[in-house]
Amino acid sequence: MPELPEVETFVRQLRPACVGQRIAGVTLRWPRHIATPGPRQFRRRIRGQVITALDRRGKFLVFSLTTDALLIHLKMSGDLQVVPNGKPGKHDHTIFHFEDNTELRFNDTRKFGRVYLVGNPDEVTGGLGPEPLARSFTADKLGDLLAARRRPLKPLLLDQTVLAGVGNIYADEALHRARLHPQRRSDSLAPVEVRALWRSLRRTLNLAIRHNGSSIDWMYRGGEHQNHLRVYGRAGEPCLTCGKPIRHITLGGRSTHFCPHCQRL
DNA sequence: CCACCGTCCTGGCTGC
DNA sequence: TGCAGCCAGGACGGTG
Repeated sequence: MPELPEVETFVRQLRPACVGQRIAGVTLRWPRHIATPGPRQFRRRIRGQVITALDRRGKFLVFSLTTDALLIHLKMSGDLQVVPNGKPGKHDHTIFHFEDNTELRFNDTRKFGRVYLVGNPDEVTGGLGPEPLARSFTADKLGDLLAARRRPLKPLLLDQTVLAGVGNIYADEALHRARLHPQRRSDSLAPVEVRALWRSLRRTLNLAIRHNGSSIDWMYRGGEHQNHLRVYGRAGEPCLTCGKPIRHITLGGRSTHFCPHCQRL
């Protein structure tokens, strides 16, 4: 579920409830949730640390602690909330207990999510590409990234080492806004097309953040950007630009939606 | 360098 | 109704 806009929404909503909290302990109900270090050491090392900041890098939530960094990746089905101490739900696999008797619950139906406790967040996020919404991410930078590879645009946008935070929904949305075919080779774009993609990426992500992300199916409640999607999940429905039906294909193993009329090869 | 596939998991939906 | 099969926002490792 969560891509950059959803993770950004989590960060903004959780920040007031988390920053300043001292972690009294953790409950690991499914220890494989912890990517590093081992569960025993994780428990011992995190106890007593205070959350001093909460930020986002790509699709990772990054909690700065007194001496370490706690990173959480929600993958497909992860959900986070701070609630008063209480009985955990079926899929609350990892729980951080705060000293004020509230707790941060990592609910994760499919158990794909992961938790990292490291000295330096770069140990986890070091390989990520640039943040698409950073001021330093210019159209020229995007042009360089695209020209350096010769891959179809869609899989390229999903590659977190190229660009951080874009997932399956927003890749489709940004490509449609830019009127670029998902299979278009990345090194074939004219400067004006690079600029269009750069603008559409930022517009798409910023708009989704403004809507608190997308809530699809039963996962991730709260966002309303699903009501503004232009192609994702709209196979067969009319393109909002030209009225022709949206097509659904599989590309690089991922479900892909586009308008064959607006986005030509 | 890149494409493709299986793998990690659960559960909702579809069609027989 | 029951149930097998398919599908899903992500990402990694192995193979060719």
